Amino acid sequence: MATLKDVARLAGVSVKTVSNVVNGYSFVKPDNRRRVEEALEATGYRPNLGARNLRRGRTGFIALVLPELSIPYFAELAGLVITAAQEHEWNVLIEQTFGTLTGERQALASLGPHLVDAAILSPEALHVEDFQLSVPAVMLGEHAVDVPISRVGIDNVAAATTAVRHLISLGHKRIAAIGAHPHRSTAALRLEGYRTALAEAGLPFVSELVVPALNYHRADGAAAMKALLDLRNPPDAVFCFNDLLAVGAMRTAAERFVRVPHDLAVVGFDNNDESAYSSPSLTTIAPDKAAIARAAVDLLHQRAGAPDVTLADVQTPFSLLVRESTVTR
Amino acid sequence: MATLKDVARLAGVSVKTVSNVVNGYSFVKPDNRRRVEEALEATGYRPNLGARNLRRGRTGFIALVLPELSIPYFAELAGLVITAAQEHEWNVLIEQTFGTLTGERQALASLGPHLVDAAILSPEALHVEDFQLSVPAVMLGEHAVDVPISRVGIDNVAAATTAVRHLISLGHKRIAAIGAHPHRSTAALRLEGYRTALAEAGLPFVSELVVPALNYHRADGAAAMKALLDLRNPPDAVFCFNDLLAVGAMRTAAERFVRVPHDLAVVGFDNNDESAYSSPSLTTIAPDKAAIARAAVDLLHQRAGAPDVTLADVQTPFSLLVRESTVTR
DNA sequence: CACGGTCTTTACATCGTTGGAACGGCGATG
DNA sequence: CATCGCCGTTCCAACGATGTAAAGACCGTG
Repeated sequence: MATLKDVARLAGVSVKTVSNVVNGYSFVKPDNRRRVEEALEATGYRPNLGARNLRRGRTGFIALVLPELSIPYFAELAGLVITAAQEHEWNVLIEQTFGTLTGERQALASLGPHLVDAAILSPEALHVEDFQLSVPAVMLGEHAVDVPISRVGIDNVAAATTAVRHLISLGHKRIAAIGAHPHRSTAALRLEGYRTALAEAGLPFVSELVVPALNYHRADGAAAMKALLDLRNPPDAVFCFNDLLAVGAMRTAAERFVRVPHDLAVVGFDNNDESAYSSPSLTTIAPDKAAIARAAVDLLHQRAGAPDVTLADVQTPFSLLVRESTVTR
Repeated sequence: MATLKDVARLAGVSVKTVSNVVNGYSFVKPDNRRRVEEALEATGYRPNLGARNLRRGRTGFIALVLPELSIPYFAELAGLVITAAQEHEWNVLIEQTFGTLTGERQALASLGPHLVDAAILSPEALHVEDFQLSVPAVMLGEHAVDVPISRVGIDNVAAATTAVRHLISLGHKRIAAIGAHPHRSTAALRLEGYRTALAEAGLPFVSELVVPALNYHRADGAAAMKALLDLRNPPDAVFCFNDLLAVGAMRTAAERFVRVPHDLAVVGFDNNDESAYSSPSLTTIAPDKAAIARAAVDLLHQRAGAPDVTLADVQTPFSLLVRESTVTR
């Protein structure tokens, strides 16, 4: 692998002159510039990023900390973050926490200025005391109010309200919610939106209709739906806090010969790619994932240059996609 | 951020002695070792990986080149590769090619010893002439025979044969295939397996039953299925070259009120997480993805140490998961 | 022609780390 | 007691790049 030294020798100039050409420094004699460029071409020189960053005090990487790549929402988001980061010449390092506290602590511990310039976090179990980050960071989704970190995401309360209003507008009266969770702030906010919509319509809040989910995987949605269908008085609609829960719920419905949407309307949250292809296809809240990724990366780019203590809270748009799980075709 | 120098000053020893302690060098006086360890603790020292790797001539990264993270198979695989790489203290850099030749060329061009120690490739459109890699590499899936790169993956012919034999054993006679592709070698091999199974059973190879797919997304499967159902004599079973195609095909079947598996049996390939939760759930070929990830990383680890020109071809196990899309519950 | 100012190039130090040489101390050996 | 070898430590150089300062080239001016 060619280094600046090799190029310099070939071009007959000093190492620094080559460096100047590579970095677009203006004052290089045309003759030398030409020779250097030829030598660069001939050797196929590529800068050693490690060395460059060592000198510059940067690493060229940002971390993306998320629960698991096998969860479609995070996989899709990760792809978009990678694309957005490329525009700032950043490479993305993905750390999986598997949704555990230990996993998140490990991931955060491995982060530092020597490894990444900044971090994007999608924590699920983190507690306030864990936020001793040494690099600029943004959180996706929500977090407890008192954590001093910027945030990018949609308005979860409004989105959940929108989803439940949709069910109400279709005439449903007994609307369940799947995905309550003791420690997840997104869960709390979506639950709040659910309550808001019910209250608006004068519908009672029935606690047996709110089912917790420890993980947000398909299996959890399936289990929760079983519990709901076993009620003496089962719901006629269900709002799931993410699409995977909804897919699990619809699977259970199918197994029990409960027809969706005829006997049971289902709304999800996230708009995973697969949700458009299930049978029935899934009505869901669609956050603008590309906007989230871009906003997060741009915010970090701005902060990494000039550290700014102001906390940002970027609201990205969302929409409700009405599909077959709530409305018959 | 503390450096070796800071620790050394605090402990009252030379930088190199601290380095020796950090790297587990044996001959350090117990007294000094204790003082250094205390200083390490006090400063919260973490090695600067850039500097270390610069010195060691390694980067600490491997690249994972794949079409797109939003494709579940690759997302799941990426998660497993990250986990496997951690065992060798490697970080994973994910490059998306979006399945295009330009994308793949760009990804390969950005790879080099200065950035990564090795690379795992999942190419779709690459041609032989593009393989001018400067680091050890492994390919996942298949590749044209004459590319001099090691490979890890399942026996595609055998897996496809297994899938189609299953359909035949259920009594199906008119079995279609979705996913033929002019340039993808996996497609060619799966098609070969399809033909093998048909031939074994004395069934004719009917070319109108083999539908190409340019991408392997759900939409392509849906479109292909439409074409098949529009035939004068539609198939009674279909073997899809991946699960996404199968999901698309089942979606089309549902839209046309074709009952799966009663009117049409469907088999997929890859065993995506979602395939267990569709209605009906999808019978599919399940490659051992964890084994693929581990084998690929281990192979690279071995090669990165002592470059070895021998080409490896690691066969990983697979199994057929029979679910509702072929057998009524 | 000496001088000042602008361009152009170079030598050197530096980022944080590790490998290797060098060196001093110590006990064992002859 | 001189020598040897091992232990433990430090010093120095090096990885490949870039910032700084200073030196050299070149121009026009007085």
